[in-house]
Amino acid sequence: NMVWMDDVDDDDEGEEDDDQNGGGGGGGNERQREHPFIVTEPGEVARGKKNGLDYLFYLYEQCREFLIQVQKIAKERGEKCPTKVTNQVFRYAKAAGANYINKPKMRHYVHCYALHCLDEAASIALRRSFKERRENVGAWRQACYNPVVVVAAAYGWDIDAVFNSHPRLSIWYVPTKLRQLCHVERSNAAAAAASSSVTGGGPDHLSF
Amino acid sequence: NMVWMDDVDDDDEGEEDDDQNGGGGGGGNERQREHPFIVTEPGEVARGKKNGLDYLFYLYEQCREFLIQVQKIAKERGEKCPTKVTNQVFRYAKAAGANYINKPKMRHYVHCYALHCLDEAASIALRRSFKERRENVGAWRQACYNPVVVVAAAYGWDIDAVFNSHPRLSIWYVPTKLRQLCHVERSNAAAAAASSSVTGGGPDHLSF
DNA sequence: GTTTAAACCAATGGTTTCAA
DNA sequence: ATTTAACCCAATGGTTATAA
Repeated sequence: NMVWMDDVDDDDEGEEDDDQNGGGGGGGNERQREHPFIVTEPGEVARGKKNGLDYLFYLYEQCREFLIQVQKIAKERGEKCPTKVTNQVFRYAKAAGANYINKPKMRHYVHCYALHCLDEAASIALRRSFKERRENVGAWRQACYNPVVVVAAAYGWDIDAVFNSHPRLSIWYVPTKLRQLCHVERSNAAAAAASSSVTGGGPDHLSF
Repeated sequence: NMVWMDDVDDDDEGEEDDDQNGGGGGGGNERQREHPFIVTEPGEVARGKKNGLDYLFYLYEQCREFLIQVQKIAKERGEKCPTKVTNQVFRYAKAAGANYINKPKMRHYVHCYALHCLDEAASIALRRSFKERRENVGAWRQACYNPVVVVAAAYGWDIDAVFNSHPRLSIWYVPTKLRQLCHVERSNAAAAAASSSVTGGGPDHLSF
């Protein structure tokens, strides 16, 4: 179904003179860490020793494929079948040679991937805006929280329902911070509604 | 919705002269363990220091109500919301005074409750039969496995699908042994099918 | 012996620390 | 600023060993 890049390295071809991200175990056998992410627009190739956000989101798709593999094996063996990306899936990914996938990284950016899934237009706009302003990845990551909360508002701030509504997102645990933000926002909205019903109309009245 | 027995003790009124299961902290403060289960038919009152199977199944309903409470509280607080009867639910039950509920016991009889949910007629027939033969609870419990596997056969031996198909059952983890039995049975069926296709007709032919 | 339930265990989700 | 192995932690699902 999906096209798979063959082995350890799936970086785009770069233009820098020194060794690229790619190459696997070829010459130097020296690559130790992934290149840092930079804020890129969709389709944009990250130059230099950097990775773009398309690559980040692709890692989530890869994890999904690994989960599907793990599920298939579990069903064959009649064992318990995970519904989420668990430690077991991360271990499987490592064993399959995907050393560039690890739990802390994937958990770190889950809410960014969520925005990408839930509101692609908003996600793209945010990427363009932060790229233009030359913001770093950390700033972009922080900025991804609120748009997801806005999406959640339409679900009564039930962030679990939001995640479950999307098949590619439902396999990821809801990050604690995102859950807390939704809770706070719901409380605020409830307080605002109560206050307006005191100062003005009740729930059945227009207050202007 | 459901009628709740008021406090710690929900035993039926007994006829024995010595102290009954019930009474809570009344006089002796001496009750340490639940009375053992005996095989009873539906509606039958267990005499003596025994509990009947209606009571066993009622404990599962109680756990479900405790789960619903825990879920309600979690949603209010914006915390993670369990979908199954977890350690947290057992702890909540204890804290709510239901000392007679504990994890090992509930896990021990899950497949018996499953049969009760999935095929009440078969469950009742089995209870009557084992009561008649004066079998002990352990023997009845063992005998509950196979009828559940038979139900699972109709779901391609996918026991998770079986549990999930029933709202009261879906909140319980599938016991490992039951999962293994279904796996073995599926393998046997597959082997039989393969063998019959060698000796006789293929899947599209009648082999008799 | 049978049955109950406390106690235990490895592995989990989640996070922090720290080196590169 | 960013990555990620390593670590820690409480709490989990699951089971065993014990007690009654």
